[in-house]
Amino acid sequence: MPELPEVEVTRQSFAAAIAGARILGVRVGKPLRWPLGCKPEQLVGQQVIGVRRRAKYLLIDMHEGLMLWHLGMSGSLLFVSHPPPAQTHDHFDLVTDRGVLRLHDPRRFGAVVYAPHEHSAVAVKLLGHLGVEPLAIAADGIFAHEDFTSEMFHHGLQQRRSAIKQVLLSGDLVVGVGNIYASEALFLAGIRPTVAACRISRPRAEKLRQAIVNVLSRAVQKGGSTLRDFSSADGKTGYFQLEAMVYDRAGEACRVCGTAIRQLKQGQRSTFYCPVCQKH
DNA sequence: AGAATGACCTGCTGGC
DNA sequence: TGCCAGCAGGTCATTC
Repeated sequence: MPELPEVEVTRQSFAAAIAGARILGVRVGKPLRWPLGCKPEQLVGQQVIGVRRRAKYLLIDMHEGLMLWHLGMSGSLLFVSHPPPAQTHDHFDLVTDRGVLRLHDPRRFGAVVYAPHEHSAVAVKLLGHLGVEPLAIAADGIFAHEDFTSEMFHHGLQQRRSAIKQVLLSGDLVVGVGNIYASEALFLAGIRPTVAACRISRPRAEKLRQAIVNVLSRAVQKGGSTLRDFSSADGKTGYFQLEAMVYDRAGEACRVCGTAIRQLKQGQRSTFYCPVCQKH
């Protein structure tokens, strides 16, 4: 489910409410992608300091250590004071004195992992290779992150021979761009998803950088995309899917030129593009 | 190192 | 109506 916008919207929906909460216990359901990495007792009594986001991970800082929460493909969170009884796919509850943070994840590609600190082995394994953040999210608006520069992006693309769509998805240049927003950003930039990354000129790389910032920030503002079942931790669904230019629109008319949107497979993932608006 | 592939897991859809 | 192949928002490990 979640790409950067959905994870960020989820973070914003419960971060303030859980900050300062005391952890009372955990309830573990079926196994998730990785084991928790500590005994539940180690979390009990700890205080939550706050919730950050790095790429598609939510980092829940505690007085001692942190937890990395990932929503995988089908995960969503719920933070409420009185949760209903756990259902089939509710696989992790963090019980606090301010409410229960519950991970609902049918496919169980998600995870909740404890790390003693941000530079511990497990945190480095999961976060260490990640590229730059595309967005800087402030009280007065959403901007391009200062690390996501035209220079670094173009230079990074020059090193890669894979198709640009694959490079965006890999997350080792810029993070947070998943399968929906990769297709959308490439449409906005007028670039074919199949073009080798190293063949993209400096001006077109800059156009793509701006398209990524544009599409991700608009999606955050729209509450993310709800394709099947996404909702944030306070239960709200997203609306960005209504603005999708190409994603999941195979055969439909391009909203700009009317040509039928095409679909292809790259690395076993679907890609959508307009053959007229997007050039090699 | 970078690139390509398989693996993890469940639920839903579309075609026969 | 029923069954089954194929598909779904992610990313790590393995292999070359």
